[in-house]
Parts: sequence; structure tokens; C-alpha cells
Amino acid sequence: MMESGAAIPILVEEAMSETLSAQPSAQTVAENVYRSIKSDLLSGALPPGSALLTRDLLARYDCGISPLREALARLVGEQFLEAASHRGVRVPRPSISDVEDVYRIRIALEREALGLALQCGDDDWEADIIATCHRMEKAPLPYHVADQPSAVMEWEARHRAFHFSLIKAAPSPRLLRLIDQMVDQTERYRALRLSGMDRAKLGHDLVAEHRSLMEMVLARDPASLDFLAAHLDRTRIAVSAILREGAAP
Amino acid sequence: MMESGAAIPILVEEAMSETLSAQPSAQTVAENVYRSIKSDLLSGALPPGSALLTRDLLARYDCGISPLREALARLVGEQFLEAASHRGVRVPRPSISDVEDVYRIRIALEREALGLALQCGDDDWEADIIATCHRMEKAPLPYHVADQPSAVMEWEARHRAFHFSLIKAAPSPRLLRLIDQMVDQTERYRALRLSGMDRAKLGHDLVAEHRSLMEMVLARDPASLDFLAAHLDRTRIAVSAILREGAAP
DNA sequence: ATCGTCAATAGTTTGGAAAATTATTTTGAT
DNA sequence: ATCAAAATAATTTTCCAAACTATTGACGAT
Repeated sequence: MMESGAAIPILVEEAMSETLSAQPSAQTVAENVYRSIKSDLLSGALPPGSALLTRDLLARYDCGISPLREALARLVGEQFLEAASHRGVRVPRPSISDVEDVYRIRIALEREALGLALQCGDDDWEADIIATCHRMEKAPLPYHVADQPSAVMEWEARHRAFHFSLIKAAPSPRLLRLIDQMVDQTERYRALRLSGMDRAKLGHDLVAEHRSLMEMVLARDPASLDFLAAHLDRTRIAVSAILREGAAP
Repeated sequence: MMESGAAIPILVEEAMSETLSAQPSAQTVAENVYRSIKSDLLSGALPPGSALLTRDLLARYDCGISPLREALARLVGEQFLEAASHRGVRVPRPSISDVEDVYRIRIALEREALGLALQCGDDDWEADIIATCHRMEKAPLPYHVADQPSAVMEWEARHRAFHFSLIKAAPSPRLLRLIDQMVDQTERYRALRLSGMDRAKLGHDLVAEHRSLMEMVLARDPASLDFLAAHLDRTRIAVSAILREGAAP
């Protein structure tokens, strides 16, 4: 499919995929392939709507059929891919209603998690929030996103880390994992999101908004639940609008 | 290739597993095995804590390695099984904190879904609620659960259908699917739940409580959100208490 | 020209056997 | 007798070829 016909039998684990080459390789091929595919899904290397052909994937990830199928099955279980019997797997297309759906779930769950964190968070939790917020502010979202893709990626990573730090203290592994999955789901629309993001009004509002959020959380203000929900809802509206005006799939 | 050596080309699909023989068989072996294993997990035929050996599973579900592994991988993705590399898959043990976790998520999501359903539900939705409630009341929970296991299962199915009917009108496929998954997760504690359930106080309260819930929902009373949450939370407390006193894993 | 049938092709799914890894037992030395 | 190391056994993981299913294109009938 993509870069087919590579004649050189490369170092399998290390050079498996573009985005994941840095990560520590796992103990099984299936696990590595799983991570690679997931990474490529989130980065957009495997674009929404595309059908994944077995033999292309075999070449792309340089492995046998069994681990590939296992990785795909797991991703189907996590709803990152959709399967039709005897017709292979596809990358789901982004739809506005689906984005709204994901954000709705995410808001409900993050609100719950933040409530727990406010109850259970200790000093380390507070320190971590302050630290991740600082990191986020030190790598601000560029004015024109198209110009500096790597800077944008860095900001996104730190932004995500900040949001996670707020709820990290919630003693609910499942809840945190589920939220992480929902965030992953929204990552897939990164390309679309960024394309409409660069008027800098966003960038400015964001800094102030995140600061307010942090201060309310550190003060254990119960109103921070609503504030977080509103913050996420603004993102939902923005993403949804971008999807509406942008590409019409 | 399929049933090697067997002279008679038997109906593979039908005789595959105990619990799933009635279901319409799917178009691939992997799908059938997936359903069978999931069903056996929910029914308790594959008890929590047990390690699943490939050999045994191959015999039990009468299939080849490939579809079996595919089914297992999918269940791992849905968190019904946990995998350790080169050490196979296990059925997770029930822990009190995990039960609390699942219920917490379920409550947050069902509250959200019910809110949407109140906005979007139409006449058919209302009719369906009344119908499923009627069915539930017609197959009440037996006084002593141990005596009539099939009656208990019937009640559980109808009870579940009733709860789902309340939120069915929410236009959020992902949300509904996620709730369904959480309900599945709680199903696994069925055996434990039932063992401590049979003082009939529960049975009586339940009928009245469900009636009240239904009436509030049909009246589109916003307070029904809190009522549903409280109802589910009572279940959480009950299940949690049973786990605490019962088996101590 | 349009529709339906049928063969050829492309792609997915499956079973089994070989390779790799982990667990268990045996052996040998202190 | 105890412990470490080697050998063996059990189990998971992987590759691969065979079987099956869907799709495409050609051909003939209406």
C-alpha cells in the first residue's frame, strides 16, 4: 500500500515504523505491531477511511500474518478499527456525530475523575500539576500551526500531559484508562483540528483558561468540575465546527 | 481444512459451546469463538482467576489456533481478559475496588445517556419502556435465588433490558456501547452477587424502585437522573458488600 | 444496449507445524 | 542436605500454505 517494495531486510524491531522507533520494543512481535499500528493511526499515517490490506501491512510492519491479525483484532476490540467479515478492516471515517459522542463521554468521565482527584490528591499530585502546567506554558502553541508542525506536536503532548495530571490522583485505574482511550480517539482528528486552529485567539485564551483551571483545582474548588467540563465543551464545539466547514466526508 | 479427519461434516457452528448454541452463528469461526468465550466469561463457566490454556481452549471450542488467538486478542482489547507476554491469558479476578470502579463509570455514563434520552425520546421510546418494565415485573426475582437459577437468569435479562430501554433513545452509539460493556463487566460477578441476594427485602424494594424510576423518566423529570444514579449506587453498595463478606480473593 | 451468469482473480480466513520462550525437573558440586 | 546450573518438558508465539469468500470482468441471452 504505502511504501511497498522495500527490498532490504531491515532491523525489524527498531525500524518497524516511523513514529515508534524510539519506544522500547516489547517482548512479542504482536505487541510491537500493535503499538506501531496504533501510533500510525493516531499520527494519521493510516488515514481515516482507508482499507487496510493484509499484504501491504505485512510489508509495512515486516512480520508474519499471525501477529498482524492479533494486533488488528485487539485494535478492533478497542474500536480503533472496524472489521467486516471477509472484507478486512478499515480505519473508521471521522463523522461529526462521532466526535460529539466521544467528547460527551470524555466530559462525563473527566468530570467524575476530577471529582475523585480533588478528594484524594496529595502534595505530589499538586506538585505534578504545577510542573506539567509550567512545561505546557513553556512550549506554547505556535501562531501559525502549519509552519511549525513539530512545535505543535510538542505542545499537544504537554497539553495532554497537563490534563492528565489533573485527574491522575483519582484511584480508578479503569476510569483513567477509559479517559485515555477517549483522548486517543480525539487524537485521530488531529490533522483536521490543527488545520482550523491557527487564529491566535485560541492560543491566548488557552493559556489563561488553563491557568484558571489549575488554580481552581489546586484550591479544591468544587466549581472546577463545571469549569473543566465547559473547557472541554469549548474544544468540542471548535473541533466540531472545523469538521463541519473543513473536509466534508 | 475445517473439521480434519471427521468423516461427517458436522454442523460446527451449532455445537460449539454450551451457552451460545441458540445464537445465530456468524460468518467466521473467529467471530463464533469470540462470542462463545465471551458468553462463557459472563456465565461464569470460565471462572475469574483461571488461566486459559491454549490446548484446552482448542478442544473446548473445536477450532484452529488462528481464530482462537484472534478472539482472545479482541477480548483483551475489551478488557475481558488480561494477557502477559509468553504466559498466556487469564480471567481477571474480581476485586472490590474494580467493582467500584466499574460502577462509578457506569453511573456517570448512564446519567449522561438518560439526560440525552429525556431530550430525544419519542413515543416509541416511551412505549418500549412501559413494555420492558411490564416484562420485568411479570418475571419477578424469586425469593430464594439458589432454588430457581433459570428464573433468576430470566429476571436478570429482563432487568437489563429495562435499564437499557431507558437510555436507548440517546443518539450516541458509542455511549450506549460503552455502557453495555460496563454492564457486561458487572455481569461477571453474577455468581457472587446472587449468593448474597436472596433476602427478599431486595426483591420488594426493587419493584417499587423501578416503577418510580419509570414514572419519573416518562414524565421527563430532570430529577430522574439523580434517582437513576442513586439506584445504581445502591446496587454498587450491595454488590460491594457481598464481595467483602463473601469470598475474599 | 442491459441484465444476468459464470469463470478468473484478489483477498481474507484458517489449521498445523516449527521456532522461541518460560516453567519444571534433574544433575552435580559443595 | 542445599543450592546452582543444565537438561527437559510444557506452552506460547510465529510463519506459512491451503481453503474459503468476495469482487471483477467477460460472455452470452434477452
